[in-house]
Amino acid sequence: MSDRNTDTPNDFIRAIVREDLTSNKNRGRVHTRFPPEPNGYLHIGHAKSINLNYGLAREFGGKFNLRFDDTNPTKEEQEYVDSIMADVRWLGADWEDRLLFASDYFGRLYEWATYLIRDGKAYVDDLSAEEIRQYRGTLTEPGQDSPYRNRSVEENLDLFERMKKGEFPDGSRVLRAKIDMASPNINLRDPVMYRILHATHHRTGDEWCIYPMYDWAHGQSDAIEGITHSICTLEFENNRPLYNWFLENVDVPHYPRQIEFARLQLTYTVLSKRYLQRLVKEGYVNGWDDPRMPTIAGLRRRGYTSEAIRSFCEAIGVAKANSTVELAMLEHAIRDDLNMSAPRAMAVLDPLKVVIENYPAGQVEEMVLANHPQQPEMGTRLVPFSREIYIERDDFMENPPNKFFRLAPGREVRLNQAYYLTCTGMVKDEQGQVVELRCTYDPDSRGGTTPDGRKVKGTIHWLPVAQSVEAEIRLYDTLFTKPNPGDVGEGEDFTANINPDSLMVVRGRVEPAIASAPAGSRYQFMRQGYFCVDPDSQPGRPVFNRTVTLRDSYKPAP
RNA sequence: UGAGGUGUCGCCAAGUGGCUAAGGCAUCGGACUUUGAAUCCGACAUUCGUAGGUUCGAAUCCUACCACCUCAGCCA
Repeated sequence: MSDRNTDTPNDFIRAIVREDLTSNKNRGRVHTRFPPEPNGYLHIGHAKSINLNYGLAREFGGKFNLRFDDTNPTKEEQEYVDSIMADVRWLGADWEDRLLFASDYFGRLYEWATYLIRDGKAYVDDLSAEEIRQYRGTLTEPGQDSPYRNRSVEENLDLFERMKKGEFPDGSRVLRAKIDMASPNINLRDPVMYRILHATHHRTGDEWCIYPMYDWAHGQSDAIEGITHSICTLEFENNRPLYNWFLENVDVPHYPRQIEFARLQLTYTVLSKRYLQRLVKEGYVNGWDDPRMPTIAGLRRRGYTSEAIRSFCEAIGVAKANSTVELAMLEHAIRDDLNMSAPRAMAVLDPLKVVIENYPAGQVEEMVLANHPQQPEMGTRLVPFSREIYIERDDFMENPPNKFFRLAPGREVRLNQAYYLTCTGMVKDEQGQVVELRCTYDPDSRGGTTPDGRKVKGTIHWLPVAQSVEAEIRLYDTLFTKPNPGDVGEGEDFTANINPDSLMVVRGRVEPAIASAPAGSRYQFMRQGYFCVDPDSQPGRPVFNRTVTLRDSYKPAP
């Protein structure tokens, strides 16, 4: 494991927390939360936030809440809360007994809203959505007061209660905070606190027909839960004054502090819920857990470990500058983890048959192969060796360039942990394609060394023809062809950059020893990459997902 | 162009006035190698958006400018 994992993360948020601790700001408490809206699956960007929030709680002896920000019943579903819980848990964040929902606070929020009305700080507005927009002004011009802004407290109270009772149709009225229509910060121009929505909520059912807006619900929920550091992304910076206004104008039990950090952006991928939603709904991928998706579910199915995701999150850091992390960083994290933990195996993706002419027909030797070259404690396994074997088509060239270390006519290579092999001839089909190789082996090279100590430059992988097992192997490439999928021409959107070759399905062969491995098992297929058994596997017909290729420093001669 | 933010190596990112501007990823050399993997060694910002200023001394302080991001949902 790399040493960065043992380093204590250091960033501006941890600096703030440390200061608060030394000044005893929250009586030494640290309490964070992860507040997803259950309207989609979690992705790698959420993992950054979860890792930050949970990491903070763990490092400073604090607590971490999982709170669903479920204030918009028209977009939220139980399926999403289930998947989010599973993903947060898989990532290793523990909310203990604090599984919470903003909808649990609807009653309290309602009471606080009536308090604001009584205090002359909120009013019911009859303007339409369109009118409200017009009255709001623009970025450079102040807004105008709504004609309903100065209703009496009694009328406001009555109207608000009737809104709650469901007497008015959707969109007919809203409750607004009375702040300042001329504020240079548009969020403060009498923001909407409640809208009427005759919709069934996934938890509260039809109990409510008014629902609080994010700005109103979020800070108050933080206050109720005793959150000390309410961490969100940069786009909420402009909302912070409003977050604070709501806390200052009702009698809250606690004052949380909102801190914003830059959300994750990754090359060759999109990380907006709306785009991910489209990829799923429009069939560009096969569901939220498609291994090409940057969702937690997709990464998991692809073969990523939560440990790798965690170490990636630590490697990228936390800051306020917008930035785009190279995909190579994520790939490094999973290679780094799997290099240590994944047992090695051999698989041939594109088989080329080899007949070893001096090997006795009918003879089978059980070769003993190490499961990990650097970790003998990972044990060994048996792979049968016989007269007919498969090698990778790529590992043979009829006319190789001089730096090609693999098999070619007259050249000798080592079959991984088996024998030295020399190519003596080729069999071609009518099209001139090589369909079979004729070779000889050196009986004195068993295990991969010879008494004369001669060197071979190349070692290739192999599989016995009879005992190897056919497998479906899914080779993934990036879902987009450009580092920035949003880099499109006029009238195009990100789908124009979808990579038509992001999934290549291949019928290859694997060792008998791994043919029935359970879904989720991870291996390094030697010289090729890390692979993971997919849940689509059937007994005797395994399906493997390529998690990531191995690094490859081989460069064909110019 | 109102307000709020951000600008340190190809990509992340430390650095909060004083040794030669951390570290990771990537890249490029070389060693080792029964994975062209891993591992190991080495190279990789006289310069911190730009221009001025303060100071014995500035990426760090001041001034001006430039670039980029966010905000005009009854989304979050």
